[in-house]
Amino acid sequence: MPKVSAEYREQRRREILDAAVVCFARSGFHQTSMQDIVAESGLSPGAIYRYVSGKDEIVQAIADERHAHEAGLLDAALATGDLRTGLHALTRSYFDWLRDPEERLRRRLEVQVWAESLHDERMAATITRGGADARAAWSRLIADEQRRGNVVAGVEPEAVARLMLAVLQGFILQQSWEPDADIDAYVAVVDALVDRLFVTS
Amino acid sequence: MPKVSAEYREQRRREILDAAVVCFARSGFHQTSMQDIVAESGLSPGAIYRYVSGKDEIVQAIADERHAHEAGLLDAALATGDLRTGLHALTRSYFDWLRDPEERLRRRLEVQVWAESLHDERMAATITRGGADARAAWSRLIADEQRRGNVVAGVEPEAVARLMLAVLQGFILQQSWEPDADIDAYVAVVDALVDRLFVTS
Amino acid sequence: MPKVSAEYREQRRREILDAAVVCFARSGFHQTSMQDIVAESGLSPGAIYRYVSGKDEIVQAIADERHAHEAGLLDAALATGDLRTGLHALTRSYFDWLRDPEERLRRRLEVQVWAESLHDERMAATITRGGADARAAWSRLIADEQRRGNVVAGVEPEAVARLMLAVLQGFILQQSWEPDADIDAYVAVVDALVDRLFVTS
Amino acid sequence: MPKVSAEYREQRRREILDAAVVCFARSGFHQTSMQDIVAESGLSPGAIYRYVSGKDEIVQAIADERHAHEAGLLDAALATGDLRTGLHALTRSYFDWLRDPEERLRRRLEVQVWAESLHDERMAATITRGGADARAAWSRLIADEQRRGNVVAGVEPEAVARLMLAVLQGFILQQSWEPDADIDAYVAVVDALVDRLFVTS
DNA sequence: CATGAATGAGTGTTCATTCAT
DNA sequence: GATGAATGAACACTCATTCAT
Repeated sequence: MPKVSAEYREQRRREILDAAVVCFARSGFHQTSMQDIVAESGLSPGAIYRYVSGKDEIVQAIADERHAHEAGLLDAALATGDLRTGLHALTRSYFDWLRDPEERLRRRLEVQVWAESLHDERMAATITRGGADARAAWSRLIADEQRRGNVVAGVEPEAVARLMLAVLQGFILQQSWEPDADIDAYVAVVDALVDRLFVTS
Repeated sequence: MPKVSAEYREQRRREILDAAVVCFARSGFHQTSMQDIVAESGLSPGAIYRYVSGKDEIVQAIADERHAHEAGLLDAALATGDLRTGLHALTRSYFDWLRDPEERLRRRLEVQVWAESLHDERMAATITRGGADARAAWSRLIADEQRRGNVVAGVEPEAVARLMLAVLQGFILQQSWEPDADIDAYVAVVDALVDRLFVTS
Repeated sequence: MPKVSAEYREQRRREILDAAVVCFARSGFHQTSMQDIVAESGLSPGAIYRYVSGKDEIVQAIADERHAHEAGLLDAALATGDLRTGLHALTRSYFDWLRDPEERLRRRLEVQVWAESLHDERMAATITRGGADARAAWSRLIADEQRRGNVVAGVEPEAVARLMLAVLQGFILQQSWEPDADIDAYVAVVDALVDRLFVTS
Repeated sequence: MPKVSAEYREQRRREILDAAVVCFARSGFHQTSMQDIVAESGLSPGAIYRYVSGKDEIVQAIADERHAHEAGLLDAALATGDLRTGLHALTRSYFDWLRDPEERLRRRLEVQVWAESLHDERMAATITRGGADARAAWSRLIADEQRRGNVVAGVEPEAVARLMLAVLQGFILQQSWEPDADIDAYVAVVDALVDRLFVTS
């Protein structure tokens, strides 16, 4: 029988994660000290450790959120049913997110999570498992359309899925370096790519 | 009048940087302590500081090398003259590098340099300046071919250049997560992309 | 909104400075490591840095205290009004201090502060400014009495002030070498000096 | 049978000590690294350790030289025979030294040696023994004259000797803080002091 | 004899975490 | 539950000294 309600606990945890996002976006995971998060959150060190087991858990939680967000976009687009609609849904949702100024801080964490996952087993596991799942689902769709002649033949469906992901990942990276990168122009090229490579007629 | 030759100094510095690459690839810039580099290099702490001013210089030097390598691939490909040849040269050199097992450790650092550059001004400056230069050069080539009708019309040349970079960057990321990712399959798709998007007939 | 009161903070800082005084008196500023101060104070390294910004601040704070103490003696004596009373007040307060066994450790720091000030700009500034002020005030008093014929003529008042300071400084030095130096005998000579040189009749 | 002549060894040692004096005067014993002395001397680290057993020996040697110099002045003055002549000889030789610009660097070391001797047993021993000897010799002379009524009565001869030393030591200190302190004015006061206190008529 | 590259114990300082209040 | 003072292992780096060449 916890003394505080689950909602209260969750809200406190959110405050802490939000404060951490601000700090991490500003200075990176490792250059951010717990004191920084303490200062940003307005809580005390002791209070933070009531809702979170340590710095590592904060990083993991944020990484999980980033991963879940990305997986969500992929899954939602996939759920639309066919490849053509799905790809359009995917690009639309992805670039809407990249346009949202409120998400700017969170976006700055994406690349950091990538880097961190290279030497964090738990993070790597989440990402590779999630990535493999998504790719498998997309690959099936692509293979189907390929059989119907609607996708360029002679290429591995999985590689096509990789390419599609790369197109999105690469732009996230470029945007984190150059926040003013022209999204609309990029979307136009991606559309052209989809038209010509994926959905031949 | 140093007792050791410039080559000797350079070799020692290389040993240190190589040891650092091993450590950084294993645990990341910040989780790697100087003691780790000391252990990996087989030198003593004092010896290291004869050839390097501190941990930061090591990180910067490695970042510079990563950047120079990438810029080198882009420039060399560009130097071939026309877009079609250039793109083929680029993909060939890029994926040859990605296939080289001796470069595996160095590749793992690429993503970390990306992340680091988000809160390291010096690194950010190097990367954005270099990136802008490369994109401008490729954009000119693309615009030329576009005028001749050899590249899909109605898209910004700069965005096309961004797409091409994204295709490479995204795969570096994916390969760092999944070292066994099928390079040949990916190259086939990239070739198809180039054929259909860049070089229309 | 600190949990501890300002007095508590001040008291902790005092503990640290007192521990440092013990260490510095024993081994000097530079031979004393922070670990020594940690051991002497009974605090942990981290705790010390909550109250003090670093070793340098400790040294400076102690130097400032030494300077303030000395300046205090000079000023208080001066405040008595006329030269004769002032000089008696000065010697009394000075040698009372030199007799106080509880101040023995602090006294041992005096000479070290002198030495340190020779290559520490901030310390040098404090000392030379303070010294110049004190000498100027005493010189005025001496010059007045000289005009009234109560001080030996034909000598610079400032030089007389220097001599008086030297008499005190020299004994501090000698006492720090030989803690059992006979203070009473020295006071008697200083009194004779004052009688004959300063206050002729 | 040493391979190099004793003179050669001595000359090398001198070079080292001279270089050390420059460094020590500039930054103090402890802020001076062996590398500083290496740089200043133009010798190699290895060479230095051929002529000197380490940093400590350099400090000791310089302290010994400072002590010997001071003792020399006191003894030479004493050797003139009677108190009056001796005191004149002492002040003359002391302040001639303090006026010598070539000795400026060495003078800056005096106060540092004082400070160092407070936690260096060997140095303390040399100084206190030397000081006691000198004071004893001067005290005898003072006591003789006192008996003849030529020195103010009712004061300990040893305290008078202390006062005389203090007058010199205090000025060395003041001059090290303020190199432009007026020596002539000070000498005039010291002469007046000697006339009135020591050698009454 | 001279060199200077190498050593490694030791430095001042930080910071994730704990726990008495 | 909340606080923030305290902890102490770990960090990047220095420097007196040595010894292979």
